Amino acid sequence: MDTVTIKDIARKCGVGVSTVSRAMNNHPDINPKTKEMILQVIAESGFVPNNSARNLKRVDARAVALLVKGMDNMFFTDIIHTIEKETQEQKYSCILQQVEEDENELELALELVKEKRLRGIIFLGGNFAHPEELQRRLTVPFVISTIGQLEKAGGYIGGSVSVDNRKESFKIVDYLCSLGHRQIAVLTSAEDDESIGKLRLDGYRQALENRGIAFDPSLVVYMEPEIDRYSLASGYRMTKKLLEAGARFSALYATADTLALGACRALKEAGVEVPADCSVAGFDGLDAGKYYIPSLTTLEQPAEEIAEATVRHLFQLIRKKEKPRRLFFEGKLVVRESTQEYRTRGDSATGGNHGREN
Amino acid sequence: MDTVTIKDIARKCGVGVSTVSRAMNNHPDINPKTKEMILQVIAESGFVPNNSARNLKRVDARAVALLVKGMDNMFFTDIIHTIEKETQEQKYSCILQQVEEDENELELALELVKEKRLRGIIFLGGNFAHPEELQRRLTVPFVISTIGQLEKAGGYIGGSVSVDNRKESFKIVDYLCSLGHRQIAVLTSAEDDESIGKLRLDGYRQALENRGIAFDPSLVVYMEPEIDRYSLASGYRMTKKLLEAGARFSALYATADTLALGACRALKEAGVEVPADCSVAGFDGLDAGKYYIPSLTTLEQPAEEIAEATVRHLFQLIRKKEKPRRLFFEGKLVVRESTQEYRTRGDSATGGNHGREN
DNA sequence: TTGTAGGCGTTATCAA
DNA sequence: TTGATAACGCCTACAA
Repeated sequence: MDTVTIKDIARKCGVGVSTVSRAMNNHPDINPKTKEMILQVIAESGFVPNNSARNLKRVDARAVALLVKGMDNMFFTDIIHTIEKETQEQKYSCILQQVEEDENELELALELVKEKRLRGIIFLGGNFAHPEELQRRLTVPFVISTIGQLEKAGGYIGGSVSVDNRKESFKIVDYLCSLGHRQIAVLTSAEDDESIGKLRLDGYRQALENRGIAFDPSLVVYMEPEIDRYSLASGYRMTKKLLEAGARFSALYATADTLALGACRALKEAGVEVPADCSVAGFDGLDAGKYYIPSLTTLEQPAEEIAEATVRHLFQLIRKKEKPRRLFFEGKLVVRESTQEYRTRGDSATGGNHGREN
Repeated sequence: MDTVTIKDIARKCGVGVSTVSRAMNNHPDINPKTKEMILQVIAESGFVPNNSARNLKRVDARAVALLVKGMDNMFFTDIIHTIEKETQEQKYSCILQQVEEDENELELALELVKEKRLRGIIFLGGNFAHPEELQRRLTVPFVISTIGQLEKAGGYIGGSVSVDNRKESFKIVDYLCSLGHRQIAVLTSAEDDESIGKLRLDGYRQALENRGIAFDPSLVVYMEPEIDRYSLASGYRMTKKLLEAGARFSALYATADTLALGACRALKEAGVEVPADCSVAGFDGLDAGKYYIPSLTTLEQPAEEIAEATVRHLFQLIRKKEKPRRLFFEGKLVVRESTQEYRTRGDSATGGNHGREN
């Protein structure tokens, strides 16, 4: 009585199990009347077919999975929605799976492909640092979204779609420089990050160098592993740390909008006005930055385009229409209220001071 | 060559399948040497056991599922993390499942229970308006987190953990009244919402009534179905609408912090200073509100407590230590920068406008 | 300690 | 149009 199966239904209907199966799966060769009758009984008895059993038999699932590491990253929400939508449009179902921070997304993908007979995978978040040999075990095509090129590992066997993080990072830091800022603090990911965080920091360094500004390690705040994430709280904490260390800077570049928003609060509490005393710029182009006060200057990633291209590319791969490629999209510098031209100290309208005397 | 199974491994190792199974599942009765050898071969060949087949046999999974409707709701992120953590602590695994807005969470739960042999379910988000009869089909215990009591439907068969939304809503609106505000606009969920949105709006009405203030329908903005969500963008849009309709109010109550944050931006763009010209209060106690400028006065839900209690209650039910109950937690009025005493127009102390125009 | 065989709940193949 | 029956890949008695 606990687990009602297809057999129970068959018995109750006085038909064979295959007929019940046909009724459930909209098979053509079944008498409409029998079908109706069976469906009726199913509805009444509350029978729910067992998906494990189904998957076991099924060969073709017309499904792909979207594996997301760091689902709470606000930057992903739009991307996830778009990917789901685009996948539906291809008449495929999209299985969304959260990947824990310490979980191996590749292993999970391997399991999932077998379990659900998937035809493709999209990876979002994390840095996907897996040896090529292991990547090859994935028997279905995959695309990595918004992660950006990897340095250390051999790269991906699958496709990838993202902005050129180094270049875009260069762009926004160069913009800050163009405003006259020369002491630009930066909030970045953990020091051992080899992926996005590193690329964006590289872009920062290159931009400084390009302008003939020396790199000052004391202006760099790295996330602390196990403590910080791309969150407002971390941006706040990291900026506090910077301030407490007595760093002096006229602009702050946060490698993510979330960090930038947290930074603004920390600055305000230290009596530093944004942008009068300190310009703040982020990266990503989150909605939140648009509505924040002051609204945030940022490097906007074309999230929707990236998501669409990700799905498009994946289906090209599934249909064997092309080989895995690396697609790059242009980001867009969006200047809003949080940045302004550099002014020397007494020059500032409100005359606030930041960075205490050492 | 495509799908390698346990049989292939057995053959390759020259042993029976049960021996391979034993090796994989840490069974005691197996020769350590054989085990090691088998594991070696498995690693080399990249064999991944099929979970569908496993689940099919499995009886006891020591797993529960967390079904979340509206995963991008920022209020849920902490709750999700806590629930996952607490579940692990019970030595259970927690399967996180996204539920689409138009998807039926109960049906999904029914499927999942069969598919994965779950022992319990936690529902987060949505309004869970399912007839009692269908709820009874769920053969495992379930708890509804943060949703609050339902009016229309018979209620839940499972447990529930939340704040008393009506009461807490009353609390914060009463606070606004206590500051002298009498024209309090409100941003709330869709007009036909029968769950949280309605309860919070009820609280608003009761608070006004209690203070002898007439309810003014022109000060209420409902979300538009299919367009609005609990997002900054919606808060912005709804407030714009209010402003364009020429509504007059000295305070604005948003039934969610996200809406409140978007509202602040809309007010600013209309030249209305917060809190000088208009006080703004939210609901939830999001981190974002804390870091926002001005920081947001809100009714903070004890998210962590609620999450912990949810898990605790679920396991009480699983272990049959108690019957499903409705647990309520007290919210906390957190007064921050976005609210201040009512002043008539020319009265404002700060009067001037700092920051730039628009 | 190991191997064989049966079954988990479906779907697909084949006769009928 | 239907109904047996053989897989699907794994686990687990039970026998060896």
